[in-house]
Amino acid sequence: MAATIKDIARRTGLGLATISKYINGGNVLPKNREAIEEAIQALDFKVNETARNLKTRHTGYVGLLMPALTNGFIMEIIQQIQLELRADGYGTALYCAVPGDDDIRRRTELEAVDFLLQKGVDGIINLPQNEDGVHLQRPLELGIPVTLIDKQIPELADRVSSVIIDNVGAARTAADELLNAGHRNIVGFFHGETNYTGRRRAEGFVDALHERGCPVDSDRIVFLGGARERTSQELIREKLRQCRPTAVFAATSGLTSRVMEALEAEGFRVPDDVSVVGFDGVGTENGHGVKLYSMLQPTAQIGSAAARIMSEQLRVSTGGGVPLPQVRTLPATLFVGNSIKRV
Amino acid sequence: MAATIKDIARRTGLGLATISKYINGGNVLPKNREAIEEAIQALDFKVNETARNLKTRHTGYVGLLMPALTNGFIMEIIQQIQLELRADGYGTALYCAVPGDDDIRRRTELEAVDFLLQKGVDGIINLPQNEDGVHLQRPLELGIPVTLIDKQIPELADRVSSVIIDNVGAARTAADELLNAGHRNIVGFFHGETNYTGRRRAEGFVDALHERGCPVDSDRIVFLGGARERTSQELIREKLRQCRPTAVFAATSGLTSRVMEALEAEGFRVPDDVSVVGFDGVGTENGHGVKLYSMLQPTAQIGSAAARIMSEQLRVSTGGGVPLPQVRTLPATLFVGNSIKRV
DNA sequence: TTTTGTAGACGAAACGTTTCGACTTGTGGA
DNA sequence: TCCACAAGTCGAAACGTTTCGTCTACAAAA
Repeated sequence: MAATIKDIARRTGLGLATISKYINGGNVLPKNREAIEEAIQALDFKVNETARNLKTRHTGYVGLLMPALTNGFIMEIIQQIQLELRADGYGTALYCAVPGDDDIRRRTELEAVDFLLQKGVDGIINLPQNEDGVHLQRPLELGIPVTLIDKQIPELADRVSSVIIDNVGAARTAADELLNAGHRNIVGFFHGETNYTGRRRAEGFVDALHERGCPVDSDRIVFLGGARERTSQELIREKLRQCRPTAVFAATSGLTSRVMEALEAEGFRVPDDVSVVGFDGVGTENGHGVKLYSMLQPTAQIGSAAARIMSEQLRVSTGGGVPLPQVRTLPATLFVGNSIKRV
Repeated sequence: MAATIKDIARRTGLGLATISKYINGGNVLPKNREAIEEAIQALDFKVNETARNLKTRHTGYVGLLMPALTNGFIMEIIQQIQLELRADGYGTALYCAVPGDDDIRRRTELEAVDFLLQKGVDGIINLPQNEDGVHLQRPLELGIPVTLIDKQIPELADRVSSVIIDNVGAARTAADELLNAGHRNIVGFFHGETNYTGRRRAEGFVDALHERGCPVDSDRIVFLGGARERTSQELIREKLRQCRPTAVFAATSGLTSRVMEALEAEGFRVPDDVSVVGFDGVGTENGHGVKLYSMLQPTAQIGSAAARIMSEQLRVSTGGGVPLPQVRTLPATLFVGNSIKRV
């Protein structure tokens, strides 16, 4: 059906090896080059990637292993990654986990890796759920490069690259903003004590309080673990009733939504009763009314960096060079809304 | 390195053909079956998909060709599609176009198809930008099944399946809701006169007005073509000043955001000055204040239907059966907010 | 016992590349 | 004129499957 390298060879009278060499950018005599190009045109030849893959043991796909597509943050990163991978000729094999609690997400991530491995991806870009990196053992054994997004895995620090944001700094900025406005009764909501970003952001939050000599009350550092939405909603409201904060910081897009719901349910008005800083741009675009202060992650840059690191690792694993694991830390920026009131 | 079918053959003393047959679900003698299973376990054999693909001329990937990931609607559909394709053993090769005006989007869609074809996808699920379907000619010639989302392409009606929502009905529902509240001065904003969904939704909108004997003023049916965001924002504001509507319908998620911005900029309060029905859930989740009425598309069902139709078409193109192009129409539902005021 | 039928096993040839080692050609230096 | 060498070319053997046609072995029918 479709023309093969053999057809080109026949038509030009050249050998297979020569055609192959030309296709892969090798040197051929000018007159042969012309003949080959003519034949390729005439026969509408396209190299059969599958056959090539069989020989080269590559597939030209990078697996993109992500949690469920539940927020704009992930979406923008995916958009950028597939864009840049494509520019390097790679396809993007998307694997988004099912939504669910932490435990489910961790388990499905293991299946995910199996699936991608079976499909034969050349590399994996991953926003990990298993923070110990168990799911990455096999790919690494097989020599498949892995790039992490959003989190670092200490156990794997010498073998995988990471693209993260300055979580400590981001939380610190958020807290500072509230402290500067005179708030002292601030509650911070964080995602999971066992969660990398959760911990780091809490760390930054506490740092900021300390620096300002604001007493740190462990009651006001709230970790919403792998709890179900229903339950965590309850916990937030309880905490609000208990502390009656004048300001809150929500360290996650999901938490921002839930905190806003809880505030409304408890009758807090923003910013009159309580000032708010959220995350990832949730609530910054209300046509009317309150626009939340928010810590924005540079999604395009994150995706871009991840794709570039992956490309590099793939080039390395084909050719020479040293595959140093890199850690790329990018700053978050503060979106200035109108959800903070001076006191 | 990794075990191959040959290793299994050697270990069991059986022929290659027998192993292959077993792997593909054929019948083998019980004692052989056991031997093979033992060997597979022992050698940790995994079939090499690439080699298989070379023979079978399939890749096990479905191309998912989408516009830029700019809204939750697309995101949820993608999530569902990749989930269900995976359940059938297919990988999802994601291709999201770059954002841009209509013209750019159309052009990049052509490149997109080339890319996916070169990667050798077995089928393409597409939310089309080229409404005449030019970009799908080649895949169809090559016998690669195509399933459309969100739009139909009349020229290709006998060759591709579509999963759409009842756009006419959705717009009618929205309009009815406003009419029922007593509004007569209603402006509808639609996306592009050359745009399938835009036209259908306008149609439903007009129908509803007609049915209620509400005079239809072409000034109040506004199509925002391929215009840039900046410009369309200007047009919306101008239209608001000119018509001073008591109600507006925004027939798209993007338009909903822009209309809300424009309303705010022009000093309209919702719902006191103007009632609003939007689309795709934009503005339905504000923690505080207005929750927009919105027409919600059943994203999970759309994705699910598209994946299932694709699977079916792929099974057909391998085995027997009739590949009738199907059109699946799903209903949109009304989200009840508080953005409508009776007059 | 012979014949017929059938389920299962088998070897070999593909699928379309890449790559290795050997071969050819032409150039410049001795 | 001859030799050495580099640049290009070539055929053949892989890569790991699937599949076709043939063959074997055994059971049932005659």
